[in-house]
Amino acid sequence: MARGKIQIKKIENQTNRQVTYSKRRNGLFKKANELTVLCEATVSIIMISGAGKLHEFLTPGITTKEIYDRFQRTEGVDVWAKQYQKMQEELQSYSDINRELQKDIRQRMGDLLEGLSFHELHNLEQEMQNSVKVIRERKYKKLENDLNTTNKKYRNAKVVHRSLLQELDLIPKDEPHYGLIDNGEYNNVLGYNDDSRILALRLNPCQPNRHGGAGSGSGSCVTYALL
Amino acid sequence: MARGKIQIKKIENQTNRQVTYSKRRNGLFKKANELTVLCEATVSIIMISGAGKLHEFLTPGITTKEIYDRFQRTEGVDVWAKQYQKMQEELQSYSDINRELQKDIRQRMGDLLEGLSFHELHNLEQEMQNSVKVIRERKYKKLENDLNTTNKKYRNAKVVHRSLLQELDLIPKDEPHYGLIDNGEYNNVLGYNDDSRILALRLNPCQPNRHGGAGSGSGSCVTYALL
DNA sequence: AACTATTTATAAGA
DNA sequence: TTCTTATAAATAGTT
Repeated sequence: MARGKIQIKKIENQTNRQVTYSKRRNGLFKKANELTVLCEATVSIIMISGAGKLHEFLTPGITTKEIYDRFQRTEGVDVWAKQYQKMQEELQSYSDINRELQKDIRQRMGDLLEGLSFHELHNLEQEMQNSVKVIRERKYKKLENDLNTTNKKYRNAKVVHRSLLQELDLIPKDEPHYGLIDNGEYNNVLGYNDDSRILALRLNPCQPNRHGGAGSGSGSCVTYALL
Repeated sequence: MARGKIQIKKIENQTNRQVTYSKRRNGLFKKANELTVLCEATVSIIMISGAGKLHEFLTPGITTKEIYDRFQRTEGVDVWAKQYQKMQEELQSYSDINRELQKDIRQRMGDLLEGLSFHELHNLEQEMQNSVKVIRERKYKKLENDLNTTNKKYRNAKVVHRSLLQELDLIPKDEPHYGLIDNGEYNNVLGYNDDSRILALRLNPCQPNRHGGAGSGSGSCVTYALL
């Protein structure tokens, strides 16, 4: 409209766009105000810039709520119905996704296998076989880490305890006597009261399903030896 | 603004006012639309004429409710019904469940194991181990069923074929000669072109990655018969 | 609704 | 952001 005609399409230059937005917003609001005065109309303008900033024009002597209430009354339930419908659809799609995810999980738990072909069952088994391997490795790694941590704590406590006793002159300097601490500590770390489950693992590493599980076999032997 | 400047004050002539309202309303909406396009802004205009007629402009791709919601949030006005809030919360909860399910699946795939304790890892491994067993059993069951079905079809075809040939007097009544049909049918049922994968299963049930070089037609027949 | 003289808005540059 | 100004666009009054 000045110094050259422009195409009505998005202004790519960020700064320019900002400036134009600001100028034209003022222009729009001025026009709206004139209309209000000249024709005794009621006008509400709400604008949100690309940057998310909000601007509003409102005919004096009225509230935004009033004009929207009026709008609602005139247009009927339709506007809100549209909105609710949109949300309902969104909700439905989430629900569908959830159902699929649940199904996937149940299949991974050995349930709902009726619909699967031999091929699909085979792939699922293979995939889970591999995952079990990863999980087992992680498990042993975790056990090792936990033990290292505990050993450090244990050695630390031992030193403290020892020097404490020595300070009190209750024992000779080189007598060992901390058996009770051991059991308590280890059970804590493992989170087990029942050692048999752990032992079962070690004694039957090749149970129903035998795997090459890299490092897991030897790892378990070494680990339990440390216990 | 044309043919003479006008004062910005109420136009007393009723007809004139009406005309001006109509013209300027169009101008305003046009400007609003340009602003929408040029600056990617979101604009909502609601106008009510002196005669009580309602007109609306809205940036495409948004609902009046959405822009008004946004306005409300920014301005801190609270007008909306409980239901809307309820739906939002519902949506959120679905979204949360969704995320948890995804996480569960990824852990079952050996991913995202970082946060799990030794105990949790151990349980997960055991659970999956059991599931794999179920899946494997189902797989073999499925294979067996598929084979039974095929065998029936095969025997049926054999009978049909045989009586057809007999009707045409092309062969003696008791000579066997249907070798070619076998391979074709079996491969179809299994959905495999590569026999080695099936053989590997039988020969190495605990080492999925080892493949034998077998692949001859006769070899596959023996394998399938045993399964 | 169309026309058009004029006012107003504004794009580009400072 | 604000100002300037040449030019595009809007529109008041008319037909």
